[in-house]
Amino acid sequence: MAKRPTVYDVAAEAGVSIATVSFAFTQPHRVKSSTLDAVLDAADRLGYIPSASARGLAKGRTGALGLYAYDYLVDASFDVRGDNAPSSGDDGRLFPLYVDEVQRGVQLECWDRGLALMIGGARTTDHVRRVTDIAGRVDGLICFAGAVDLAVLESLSERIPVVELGSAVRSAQLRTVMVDNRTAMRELALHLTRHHGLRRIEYFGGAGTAEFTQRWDGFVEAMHDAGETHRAAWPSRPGYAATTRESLDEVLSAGQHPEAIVCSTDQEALVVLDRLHELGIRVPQDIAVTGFDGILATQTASPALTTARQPMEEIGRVAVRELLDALDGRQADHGEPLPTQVVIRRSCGCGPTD
Amino acid sequence: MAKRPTVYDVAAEAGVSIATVSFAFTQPHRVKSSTLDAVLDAADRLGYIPSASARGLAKGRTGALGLYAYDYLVDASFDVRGDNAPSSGDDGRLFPLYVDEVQRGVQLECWDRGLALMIGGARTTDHVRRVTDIAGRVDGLICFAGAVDLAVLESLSERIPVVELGSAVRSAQLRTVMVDNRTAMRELALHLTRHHGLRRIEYFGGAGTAEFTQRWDGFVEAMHDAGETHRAAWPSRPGYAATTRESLDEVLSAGQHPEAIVCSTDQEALVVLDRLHELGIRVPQDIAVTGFDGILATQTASPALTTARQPMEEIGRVAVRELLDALDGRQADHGEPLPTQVVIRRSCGCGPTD
DNA sequence: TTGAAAGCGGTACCAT
DNA sequence: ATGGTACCGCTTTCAA
Repeated sequence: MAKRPTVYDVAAEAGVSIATVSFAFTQPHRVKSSTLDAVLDAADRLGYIPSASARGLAKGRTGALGLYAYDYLVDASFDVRGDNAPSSGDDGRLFPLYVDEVQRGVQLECWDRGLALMIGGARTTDHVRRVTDIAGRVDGLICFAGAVDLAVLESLSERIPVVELGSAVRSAQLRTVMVDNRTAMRELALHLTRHHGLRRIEYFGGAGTAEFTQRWDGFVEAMHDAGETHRAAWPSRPGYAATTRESLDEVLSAGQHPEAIVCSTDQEALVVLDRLHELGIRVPQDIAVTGFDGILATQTASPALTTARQPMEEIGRVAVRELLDALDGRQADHGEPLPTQVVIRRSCGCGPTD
Repeated sequence: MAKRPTVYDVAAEAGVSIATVSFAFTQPHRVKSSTLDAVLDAADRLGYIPSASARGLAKGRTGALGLYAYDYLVDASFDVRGDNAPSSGDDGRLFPLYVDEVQRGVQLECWDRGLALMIGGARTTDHVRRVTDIAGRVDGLICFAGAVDLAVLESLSERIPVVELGSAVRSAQLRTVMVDNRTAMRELALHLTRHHGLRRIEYFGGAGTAEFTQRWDGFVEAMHDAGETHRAAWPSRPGYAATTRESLDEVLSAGQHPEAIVCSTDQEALVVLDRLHELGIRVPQDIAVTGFDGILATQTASPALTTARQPMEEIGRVAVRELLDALDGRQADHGEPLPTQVVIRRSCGCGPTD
């Protein structure tokens, strides 16, 4: 690998100064066209690749945004599919989860705007070091709520704009792309109580972040509206199928089956679907099931899963725009949270039940 | 946004020289532990974020790899799903295509190795400028075959290692992660001719890159083995559903239906499935259909699509390792191409036909 | 174990 | 329209 040519090499080759080379690339119109050609030619001949490091150092901006992601897919074995699943030849993976779809939105928006995207992450460890590393590489950072300690993000946000993807403003220092989780979960549960007249409903999920708290709140509200005083949520975590399965088994072994199981995420709902199928319990005839997020797999699950869809790609795109606003010194317009949308399919009891 | 603290600020705060600060971060063991603490403390207090630009410039390495991707999903309207598709509430997207799954492999491998990943791309235009920009930001570049002109890649590869993902070594200067497309397509077609005894088979697809040439070759070989002299491929491009649909309509209007349609990609096969469904032509009873790639959607398509699966995540991971080898000065071991695997499902006529 | 100082490859201001 | 030249923040000898 030959040494990379620098502005100096190009300047020498073209017989001009390095300042002119720089101009030629950054403000072509300010350079005499014959000079411009000479420089561009020389650069081409030499295979000149501008160093982003040098440029970034000099300008104080890198021209790249960062996304700190993490892997929801904790269980390596996690693999849910429809009933017409293949019998062989497929590996454990899978379909895009929430993070994947949001990431796609970020990516597309960056590309559309000519920005480079730095994607960082770690499987489980060392989040602080890794996110700081990424922060040092970019002009602005997008981060999923829950991936990194709030204190760390706040510290970073003192130096570069940070956008958090969540459902509540956790800190005035951060910009937040919000999604209304409560309303959708409430409507989802109301659909069960009103449209289907169900009452004995169990909720599966935790309350780690604001999203989950909101979902739980929405559920509780709906139950209250239906005149039910609801006890508590069954412990269950997306990405840890065992937690979901254990709660399910416990629920089922407690005498009378519930009429419905409301899950805090699609990922958990799919596990429930899978387990119920194993046990020969029919969905929705015996038990209705609902999810949350609207990931792709819910469309093709069997039965198709009733859920609430988050506008995932849009979340990503909005996050990029927020960052750009911040970099341009525009105020955050803490507007309405992005809406989620209830998606009625079959697992709640709607539509033909085969 | 306050100015970012630098090594100078940290040095002053800790009462040491900038060299010591640098050492504290890069070679902690070479610094007296009390000094180390002082520096780390100061850095923490100040919210110090090391500048990757400065570091990259000084070291001559950025510590990041680049992936130049592009969007196969040309048709905005492209949206194929199983028959138990939802009736509402879903947007046009989608499921991970070949590129998405490979990208995931790249991403995971980078994370596992503590590398940052720069993802670049453009929707349609300006590929040369964009890929060069990315190249200037990273230590090595991964590129999908077909995304960028070979000459450009060769030029870049004179300065940084470049790995191309394809199915043939197009240039000795590039490292290539190869996948054997020919064999799998041949076996797929042989399955149709031998197991199902089919003869009148039409091939849909182009021959833009080596992958596609190989697939076509594999198909032709199989037909030859079956004693059939095959005419030609019907024009069809993944991402341009109209091309596929037009060819299909033409094929169908030409009197006797073919017994099978072999497509060069899953994306096209899904379009074929969709169109045949519209026309009331049953798959596989009336016409068998096969795809290629093994993207997720083939599992849940209706009927489940018989196809050949590329080890997509592995392709991405291997590419990263290749790059690392190159950066460490290790020779390329141009080994065996990664194997593809035939996946027999229902669209060829195997299994229950509902 | 720590410090001084010379780069790394650009940018941008100030001259010419 | 171009050239000269201080930086930008960090790494890395070489000395102390």
